[in-house]
Amino acid sequence: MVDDIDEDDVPLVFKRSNTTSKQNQPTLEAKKSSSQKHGGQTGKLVSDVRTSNGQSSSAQKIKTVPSTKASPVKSPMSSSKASTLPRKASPVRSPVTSTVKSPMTSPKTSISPGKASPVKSPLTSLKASTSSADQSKNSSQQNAATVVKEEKRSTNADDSEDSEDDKPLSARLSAGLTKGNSNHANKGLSTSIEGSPSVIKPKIAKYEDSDDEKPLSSKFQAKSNAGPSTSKSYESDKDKPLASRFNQNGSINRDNQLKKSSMMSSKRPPGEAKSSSQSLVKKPKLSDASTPSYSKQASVKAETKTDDDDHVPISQRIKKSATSGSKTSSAQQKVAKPVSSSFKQTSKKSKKVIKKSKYSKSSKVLPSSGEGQKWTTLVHNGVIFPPPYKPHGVKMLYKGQPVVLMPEQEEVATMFAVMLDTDYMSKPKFKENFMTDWKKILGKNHVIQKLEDCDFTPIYEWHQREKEKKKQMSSEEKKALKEEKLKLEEKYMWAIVDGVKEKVGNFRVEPPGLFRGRGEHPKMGKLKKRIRPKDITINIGKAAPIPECPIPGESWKEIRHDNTVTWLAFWNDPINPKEFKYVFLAASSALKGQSDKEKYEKARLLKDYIHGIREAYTKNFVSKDPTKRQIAVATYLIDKLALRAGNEKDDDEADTVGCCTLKVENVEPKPPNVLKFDFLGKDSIRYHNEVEVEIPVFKAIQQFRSGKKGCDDLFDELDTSKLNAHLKELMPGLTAKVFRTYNASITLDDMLSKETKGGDVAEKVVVYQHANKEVAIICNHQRSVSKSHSAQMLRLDEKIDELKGALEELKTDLSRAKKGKPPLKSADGKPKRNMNPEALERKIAQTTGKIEKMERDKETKEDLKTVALGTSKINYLDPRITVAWCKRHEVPIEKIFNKSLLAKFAWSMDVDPSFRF
DNA sequence: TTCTAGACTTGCGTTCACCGGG
DNA sequence: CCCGGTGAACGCAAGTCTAGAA
Repeated sequence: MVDDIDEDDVPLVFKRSNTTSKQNQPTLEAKKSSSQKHGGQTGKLVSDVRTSNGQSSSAQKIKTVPSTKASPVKSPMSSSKASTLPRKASPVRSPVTSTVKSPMTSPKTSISPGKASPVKSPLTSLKASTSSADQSKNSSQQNAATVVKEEKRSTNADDSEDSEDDKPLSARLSAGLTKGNSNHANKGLSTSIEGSPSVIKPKIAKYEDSDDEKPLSSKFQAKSNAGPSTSKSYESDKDKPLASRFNQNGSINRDNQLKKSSMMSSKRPPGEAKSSSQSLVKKPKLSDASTPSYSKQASVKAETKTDDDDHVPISQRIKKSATSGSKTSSAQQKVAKPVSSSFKQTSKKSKKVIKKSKYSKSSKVLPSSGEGQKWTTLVHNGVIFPPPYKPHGVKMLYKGQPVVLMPEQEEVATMFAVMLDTDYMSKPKFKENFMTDWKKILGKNHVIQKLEDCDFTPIYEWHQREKEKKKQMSSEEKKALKEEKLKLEEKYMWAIVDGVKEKVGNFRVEPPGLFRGRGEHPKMGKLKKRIRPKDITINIGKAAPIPECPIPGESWKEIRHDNTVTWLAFWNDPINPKEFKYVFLAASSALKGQSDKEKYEKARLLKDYIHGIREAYTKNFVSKDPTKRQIAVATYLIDKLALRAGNEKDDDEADTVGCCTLKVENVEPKPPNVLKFDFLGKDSIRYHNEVEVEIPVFKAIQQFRSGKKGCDDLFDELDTSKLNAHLKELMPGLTAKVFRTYNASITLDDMLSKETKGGDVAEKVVVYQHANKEVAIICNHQRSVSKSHSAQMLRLDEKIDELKGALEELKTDLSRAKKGKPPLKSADGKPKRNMNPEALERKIAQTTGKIEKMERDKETKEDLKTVALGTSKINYLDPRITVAWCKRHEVPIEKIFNKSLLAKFAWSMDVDPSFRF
């Protein structure tokens, strides 16, 4: 399809200034400057909100509570990178936001032994690319060069970068426009944007050609002059998503109400797309791979069916399967294999096919194919229920006196007691809701009337003892328990969809408990009642046997045979009966994989339209039609800052917002052209960022705010359905969330291509993690700081100081040794062994290296303490970008994807090494 | 056109399992 | 052999978006 314009497409990366950019940027000033030219138009981020750590000031701390998580950050990257960029980088970055600061560090991770073994190399080889080594080297080198440049730009530049980035779209667009022409035309959508109808398409076409293909930045440059804003230096920016550029300041913090604080900066992305023609075309895989992914999977599964294996390490899986018995083996293997083989595939495939055994249906067409029809035959065993409540008989106290409770009453009291050490205890709403529901069970005349007079500690302590007991069990006992559980659940773990055995996602019915809403949820603490068979609707193939109800004497609510949906069962949410809880297939299933692939294809399609879309909304910033103006500005924010759409919410939900539901008080204009965003988004995660925007956007926001109160809607003419209806006119199937996927993936693709230089696998992994982090920042994916984070940092400091002390001592010894004197006694007065100067020098070098590594690790840890890398990897980054990059650079895919991801992305494993998003 | 039921994706926190170091 | 630290797996809350009814 498209031609390849790859280059173009590339990227724009948006970097958000801070983070990433920082890192890279170290040097970049030069570039910046260029970029800066643009000037202001774009939005750069102004401030950096994030503090270095990421926490933003305000927000920062708030969260404490929740976090319990043990391990805070992992440190992904590190060393290598560092190496590359001199450490300096770090310093630089740090300033701004923490996040950004240091790139990653810890090499170790990357290398990790574990999985690697099996597959690793294969990939590379497969790629065929050519001789690997050499090629890679070359490429790497090349990259390096490029990289360097970039870095420079970015570096500090955050701002500058940002600016460019900021400029982003608009700028780009404009530029593009100016250029005009591109050919592209691609698709022709018909769209007209609001006012300007058809415009888009045409434009698009044009851009694409030239511009699109190239990264924005490049485009810009070329054009640069063109638009006002635009011109700015896109270069750097372009690449990065707008967001990134913006971020600079941004710190995002989650505040969750109070607690969390995190700060990351925000970022936003702008990105552009590149088009790649190929992509469309995509070639199938190298080797045999040709088989469509799905088909593969299917086949695979059938044969091997490794499903289980998924869990198991790749290498092991195979064995296991063998060992394990029947079904598992068969089913499981499949999944796993793809992975392991990394790219080999061929062989596998063949094998798989062969086996298939009972289920195979390789042929099956993918689900989506049929209109609306998701499957033809569906067999499964229903769901499993949690065990009934076992009364413990421990008495809580009321006004100091033990109280006897009926089992149902005790059950609810225990739910509360178990949460005594959580933050929820400091939330009045939680206690109030709990008490209201508990009282219903206690009855009106129960002695227990007020929560304040209750003392749940006896139950809490009993629970702690039980936990401790469990922990103390011997490993054999634990293993036995586990096996017993597995035996019980096995039959529920699998479904057979069109003849293929697939894993079921969540076959366990949720146990009763107290609702743990995030943020200031009005329903927190309410009793989530026990779900019974009569609450559950089962969906299954007509020919399949109806699952037996696991609870004797009870029966399912309803049996359906609807093949236009993918759920196997559902029940109404006890907290909000209007909503449902579904049982779906696992992420590794073909059904999910297919829809995942479609999601990324749609995002890639946006690449071909993005120029025109940006151009159109830029034009509409000054539209006379207020609705059009709001749509234009909202689209700009979604594109540049990666904001979510923002559906309307009910009063009985936490008060969070997205783009369409932003309130006047959430966006503060700071002349001349900076917008300060501060609001709680999904999961009550704070989005706090200051961004430079184009003047028309700034003016439009000021106008939208005028005459309104702080709590009024900023976009009073808009809602998500209007916005999406408009987006659909621009590109088939386009919705607000596609921009997030697009910007995330294009950023990864761009950063990987620019920053992958030579180096060993560990260094390349660091590059990947760096890119991953950038995306996480753009999408504002945060995590709370682990409770033990500060203690861990202190411990690291101590170790570093200790090493430094040892280093000094070694140096003293060395100078004495050179003079032929014996070493001084150690601090504790003991004499030390007499070492020769060479040995001492070796030891000094060793210690120095250790210190440097620890410092890098520490920096990375601090840097990532509030950034969650997993969410973007699972949901926003097209796995084909990663797989192709691994093949091109001979990085074992297992270094990047864990077992779950390998299974989930089985459909992408045979991508051509030349694939670009 | 608006509202709402319905279906599915996204996302953070917790728990689990494992691993290397003392 | 215990233990802290960690990544993976799990759990479930909270979004997005569509389609059809009102």
